[in-house]
Amino acid sequence: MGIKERKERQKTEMRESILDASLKLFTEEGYENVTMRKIADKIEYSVGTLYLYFKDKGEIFFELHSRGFAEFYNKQLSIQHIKDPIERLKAHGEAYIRFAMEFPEYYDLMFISRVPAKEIEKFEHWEEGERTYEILKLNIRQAMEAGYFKGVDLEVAAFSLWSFVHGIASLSIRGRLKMIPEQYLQFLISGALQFISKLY
Amino acid sequence: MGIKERKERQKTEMRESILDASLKLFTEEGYENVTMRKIADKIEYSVGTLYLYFKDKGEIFFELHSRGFAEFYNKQLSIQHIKDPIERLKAHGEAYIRFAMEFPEYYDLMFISRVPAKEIEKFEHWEEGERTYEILKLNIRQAMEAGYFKGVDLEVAAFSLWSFVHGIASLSIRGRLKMIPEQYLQFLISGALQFISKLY
Amino acid sequence: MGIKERKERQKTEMRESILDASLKLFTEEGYENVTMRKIADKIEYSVGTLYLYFKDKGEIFFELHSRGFAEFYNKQLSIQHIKDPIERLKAHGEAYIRFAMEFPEYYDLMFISRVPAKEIEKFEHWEEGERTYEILKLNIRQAMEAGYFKGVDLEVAAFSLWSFVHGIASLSIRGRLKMIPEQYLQFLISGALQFISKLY
Amino acid sequence: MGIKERKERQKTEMRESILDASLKLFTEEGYENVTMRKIADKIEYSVGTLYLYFKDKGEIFFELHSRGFAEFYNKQLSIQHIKDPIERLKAHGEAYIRFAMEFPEYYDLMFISRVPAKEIEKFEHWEEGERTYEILKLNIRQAMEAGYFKGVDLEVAAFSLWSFVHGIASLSIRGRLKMIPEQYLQFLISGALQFISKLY
DNA sequence: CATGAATGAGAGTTCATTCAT
DNA sequence: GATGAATGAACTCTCATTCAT
Repeated sequence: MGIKERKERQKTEMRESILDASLKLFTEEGYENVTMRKIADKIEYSVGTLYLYFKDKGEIFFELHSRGFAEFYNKQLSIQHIKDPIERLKAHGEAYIRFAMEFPEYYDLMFISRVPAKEIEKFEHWEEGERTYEILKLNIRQAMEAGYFKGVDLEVAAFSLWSFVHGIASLSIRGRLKMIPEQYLQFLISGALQFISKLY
Repeated sequence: MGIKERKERQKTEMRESILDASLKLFTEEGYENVTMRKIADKIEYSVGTLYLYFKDKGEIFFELHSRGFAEFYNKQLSIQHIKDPIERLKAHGEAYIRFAMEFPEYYDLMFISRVPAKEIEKFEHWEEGERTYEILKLNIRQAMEAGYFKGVDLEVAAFSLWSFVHGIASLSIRGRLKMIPEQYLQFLISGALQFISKLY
Repeated sequence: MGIKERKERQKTEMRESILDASLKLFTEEGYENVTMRKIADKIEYSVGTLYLYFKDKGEIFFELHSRGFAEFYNKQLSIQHIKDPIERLKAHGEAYIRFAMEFPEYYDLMFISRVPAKEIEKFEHWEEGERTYEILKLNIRQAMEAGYFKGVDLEVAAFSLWSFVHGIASLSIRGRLKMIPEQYLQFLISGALQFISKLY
Repeated sequence: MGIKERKERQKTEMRESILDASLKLFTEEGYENVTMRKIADKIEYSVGTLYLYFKDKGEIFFELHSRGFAEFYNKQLSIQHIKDPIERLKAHGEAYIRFAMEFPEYYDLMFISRVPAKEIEKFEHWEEGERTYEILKLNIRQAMEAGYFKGVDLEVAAFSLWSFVHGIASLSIRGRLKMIPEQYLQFLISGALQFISKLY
């Protein structure tokens, strides 16, 4: 039995290592420039080996997608301990942006990249997406109960806040803010987060 | 003389038809998945024919990009006659979203799609992009002069508003709102635009 | 009748103009870089027009070939008036080299380029080649009769002299002497011609 | 261990087989008419396979070129043991011609074929060419020291002899002597070599 | 389990040639 | 007679995927 488990574990480790390499390559060179050969080179295995752990390139892509959501979910949870609903909401937005900046390729994969039609069925994984969206709504609802967001529809507020942070993240990740110097961009982003918090 | 003109027109029509087909494909499949062959197939011509009208694949991409910005700029101008700065600003946001919904292909190309590194140099055409951004800032400045946006940095306000509408547009175009019924999405969007206008 | 003749003449002029343009292009850009489009552009006619005057690209190539031989033959004749057989022979060699240097592309076409298998039948035009070779032999024979080339076979002598000048011409034309400075090459060539004349 | 070696050997054999096929094609059809597809067809492998063994078409061409020069250099060395400088010089000429006749493909590639401009930079390998030329000059110099070639410039003599043998080789290889019966050609060539030796 | 050799399909691009006008 | 639009076949090169070893 121990053998079985060790094999299991080794299998998992290999998958992890492949996924890590892929993610790095996605980040360094962009999705379309990642080839199976490059991934194999990075982990110093042969190309064929990749196919022992993943059905095809799409599965790697998809697995990363899932891992992205898991990571994302954790990031969100990490601010849920904050008591004050408004503070929590602010932290929520910051965490969102931070995730996007730290893992731009995850973010890209999860919220920007065109999802191949054939993959879309598997999107039970949006479950994971929605789970996170539920947290946002929970936070807003609690802020409402604390007297904020007067006269605003919950769904509208959630949608608005999500759009807002996603706008910032996606403009940045897809290079539409390249002309803004790094320093100043930081200022703009925190300015924007503060600005939006006036809505609460 | 009529002959010359007819030929001219036919040439133009052909270019249009190629651009149309390409735009659709770009949207459906993403830049990197659009091949010259697919474009040719779509218009039912041979591949070589494309090269009679465009120097290479990049030129098609680039032309579409330019047209998108031109169209976009016009849409923005069309609301500049509105006197009241706040009304104008609201109309501005609506026009932005409307453009994205009416021409999702253009919008995608202009603000979402990953631009191949080698094409990026030509992006003097971001001039066109910036020209539009200037309009936004002008509108905000005039609103400020009319007493709105108290204590807010102009650049921060502009960046925020842009991020906000871009967030809505890009989530929608890239299918992250598919689970929301069309009707309700309309409600959410106008709700969001109204919500944000509280910031003014 | 005059009409017929004029048309004939115009047809000839057009062919000439195409051949001229082609030869220039061959020289400027090398055989493999000459396209029908470039020829057409050079004479400022459309591509299709070329096919009204020549069956295909090969025919242009072949016609140039023939013109080359004609030109070549003339060059040879031009020194036949020299009385002294040895002087004539020297002049012959010089004329040969001069032709090659003046019309490297003709020379290339005639004596170096790979002759497409399918064209080889048409090589009645080697008649023209052989006609020239006959002149060489005639000159040698007369030198022999004047007491030179003692104990040498006529055919061997002719073959040797031809090989010699062809060697110089072809090494130069195909760029195998690029490392030799122009000036010094001139010196070498005339030196070589003088050197060889010791054999007479 | 034996496995490793066998694989090594197979890899080498494959390269050889590709080079062989390419060499034949270069000779039959000329550099510009040799396509990767034709090479692949000849060895009955897919096109992609070629790229497992060679970076690109140029590398195949270049490798052949180098091999040709290596072979050539060896052939030259093999007569350097001859003591008598005149005998050695004669043998040199014969060896040159023999190389050309035995390996017309190599000879063509090395001394006749039009070299694509972009490849020409790599021609540090003309080092190998020049190394051979130095041997020729050495032989002539020693003949001079032994009292031959009175009053002749060394460079001129070397250039002349090279031109002479190259003339013979290239006329033959490029089919300009097709009308001469094989037997008689042999006679002409040895006759010519003897004839030229009168110059010594 | 891992490999490396091989492939087929497909990418962008060029060009000689044809043909309706 | 001349055109310009169109084509089909060819080019070099890349890559995800398979499979015998």
